[in-house]
Amino acid sequence: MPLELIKEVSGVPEVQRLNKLQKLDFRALQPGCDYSKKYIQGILSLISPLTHRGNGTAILKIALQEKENSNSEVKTIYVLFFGKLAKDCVQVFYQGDTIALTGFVVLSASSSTNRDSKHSLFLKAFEDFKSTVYVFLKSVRNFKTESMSLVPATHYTYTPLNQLKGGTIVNVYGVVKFFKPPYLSKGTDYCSVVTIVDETNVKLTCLLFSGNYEALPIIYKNGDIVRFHRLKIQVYKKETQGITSSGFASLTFEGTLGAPVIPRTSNKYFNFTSEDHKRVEALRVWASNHISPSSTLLKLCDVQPMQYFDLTCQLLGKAEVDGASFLLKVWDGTRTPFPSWRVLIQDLVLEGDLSHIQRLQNLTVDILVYDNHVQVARFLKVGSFLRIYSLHTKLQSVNSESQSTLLGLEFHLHGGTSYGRGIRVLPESNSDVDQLKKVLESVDLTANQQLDRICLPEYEDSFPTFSSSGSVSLYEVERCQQLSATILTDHQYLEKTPLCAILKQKAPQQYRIRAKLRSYKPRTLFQSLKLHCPKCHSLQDVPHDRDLDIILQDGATRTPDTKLQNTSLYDSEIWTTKDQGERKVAIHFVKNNGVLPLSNNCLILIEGGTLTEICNLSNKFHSVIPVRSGIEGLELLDLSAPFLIQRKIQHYGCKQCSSLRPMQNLNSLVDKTSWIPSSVAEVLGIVPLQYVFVMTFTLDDGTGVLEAFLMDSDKFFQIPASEILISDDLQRSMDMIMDMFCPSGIKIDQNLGEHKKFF
DNA sequence: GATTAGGCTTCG
Repeated sequence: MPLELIKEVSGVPEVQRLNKLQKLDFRALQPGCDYSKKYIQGILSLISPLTHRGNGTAILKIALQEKENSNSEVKTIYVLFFGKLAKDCVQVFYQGDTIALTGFVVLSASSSTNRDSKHSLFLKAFEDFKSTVYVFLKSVRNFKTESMSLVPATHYTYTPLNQLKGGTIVNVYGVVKFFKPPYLSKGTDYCSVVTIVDETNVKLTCLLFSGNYEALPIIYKNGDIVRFHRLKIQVYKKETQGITSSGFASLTFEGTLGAPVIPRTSNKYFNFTSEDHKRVEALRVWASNHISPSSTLLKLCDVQPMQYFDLTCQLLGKAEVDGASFLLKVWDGTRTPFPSWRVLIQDLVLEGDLSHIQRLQNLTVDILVYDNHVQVARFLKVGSFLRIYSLHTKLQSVNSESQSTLLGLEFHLHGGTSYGRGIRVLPESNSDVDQLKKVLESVDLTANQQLDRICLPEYEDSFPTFSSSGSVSLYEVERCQQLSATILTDHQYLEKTPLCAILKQKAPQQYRIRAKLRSYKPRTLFQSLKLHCPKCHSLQDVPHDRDLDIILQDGATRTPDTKLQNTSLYDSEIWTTKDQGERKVAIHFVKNNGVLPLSNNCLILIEGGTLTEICNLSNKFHSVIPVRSGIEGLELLDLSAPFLIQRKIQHYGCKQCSSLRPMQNLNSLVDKTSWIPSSVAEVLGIVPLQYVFVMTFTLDDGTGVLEAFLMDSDKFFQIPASEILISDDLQRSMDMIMDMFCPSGIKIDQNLGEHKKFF
């Protein structure tokens, strides 16, 4: 066999034949010797493109480097492969591969004048010479075969997702767009729902069943690439779907560009050729240009007070709470922006190293998992690495007996499997686990304890206190008015300065203070939210919906110009409203390379729509730009109106700093499916405004009173200013945060007649 | 051999 792919376990080749041969150092090679029972081994450092001789014989030239620990003077040799062997090798060789070679001929100990190749050797290999090449597959934990011949036993064909027909059994490749990790169905099997997409931009939802958990695809995150064999295609409710059929098998690959192509499967035998390798790489390239990277994977330090996200963590402790809920104590080495709630349990039932958990203090969080996830949680091993999908956070304010409030961040994995809710154990070989381990090892516990002493002494004193009731509740942690309630993670190097000292000194200076928040202004959220220009630093109010509707109507009084419809950039449609004076609304669907993308990737330009219509359309389409018919072409409205609306978020531009360019410039965006606001703004000549919270805090530390002007562009206690208008939950969280800083019931400087709460 | 689920957040 001229070319073999072989498994490498801890660097030991697993091929009998190779073990029988004698391994040679590069320096031992010389012309004229018989190398049929000897082999050399090295790392592929260079692969030249395949060339052909005059008579048509293919030639492949590679450079091979000896492992660094070798004492050999000759570090690099060159190998020339001829004929079929050259063609086969070029299919499987990848730079960095380790290969072994036997049955070759040493051409010359080159005495070239070239200094670099003074000691270089050329070897010649071709099939007729009984040359054999062994390619060591990198990191092949998942390969169960002893060795694989390049000659495929079966040739598989793969059907593009836009060519599927009901009633057929097919093989497919795809990028995972959505998945539910395997869970026990109500029948006899495990179930996993996986939605994939390929270059045809067609999606396919697959229902995968197996009595064997391991037999279902080993998907860790969206963007992974899967290969399904023997998938049955059927039609359900007019939608094409895939379902496991007899003999179903799958391979899963990491979707990251450049990552090693290692198939994940529990199958002992499977077919994997260089064609598969290329297919995976092609899908990776396509996905990197057409699918926005999954953003649901978060670190604990980045979680918002109200959201769903995926968490990669290590399990530190677990406890049965009751039949319907189960407690998991986990960490990921980072600190949440708010202290985690603490679930009360009887101390006897906690499995895990309690003293270790205590040492980690606020680096651990408590997660309650419910219903169907309880049975999974019961079998989890303390110390294992987990990914918890669609974990829900909720900020809760708790009134303790002394009427003071505190905030706790709750973590829930609700019952059911919608949105892929579930838990999956990650193997140690997972690259995300690898990264996590490094973070966990580098956590400085001494610093952590100091931080807790400074900021949260109440946690240290009361942790852990378990009630004997066994019911779920929060630690009754009292917010002591004399102690800081927030976590300071930055500026630790600054000494604390009393306000009276600051008042005597000249600005600008940096200080660290500790003071009570006596009051804050403005008193309503809408007044505190502003639009800020990063260029001219102007601040302006966010237009009210009422005014915006008028601006939109005024901006598009002209009737849509039919001459400006259906261009190379977009397809157009005119809608006429009923009972509204036959108002005409023109919608222009922007194409991607001449093809209309799916609605969730599609940008539409709208002429004459109302705010409500635009908001409704922004739910269905990726982005909406309000426009009007101009003389040269479609143009943006006055910048009093948003220049882009995405998921109900209105993006504004600065009137002073922008100089508008024609809509046709959208053509210069290469990828017309991702519509990043800053990129859209750039091509349209707009300087985008950012949403900011602007507030004045009146601070008092007993030595003086200081007015502090706060402007936060991105995240005020993890709450993004740009999203607060579209989320009732975030507004509630903001309410709680402000109420904790400055409890409304006991405000000292409460204005007379001011009964409104903050929001 | 059929069933499971058929993505589309809980309400603790």
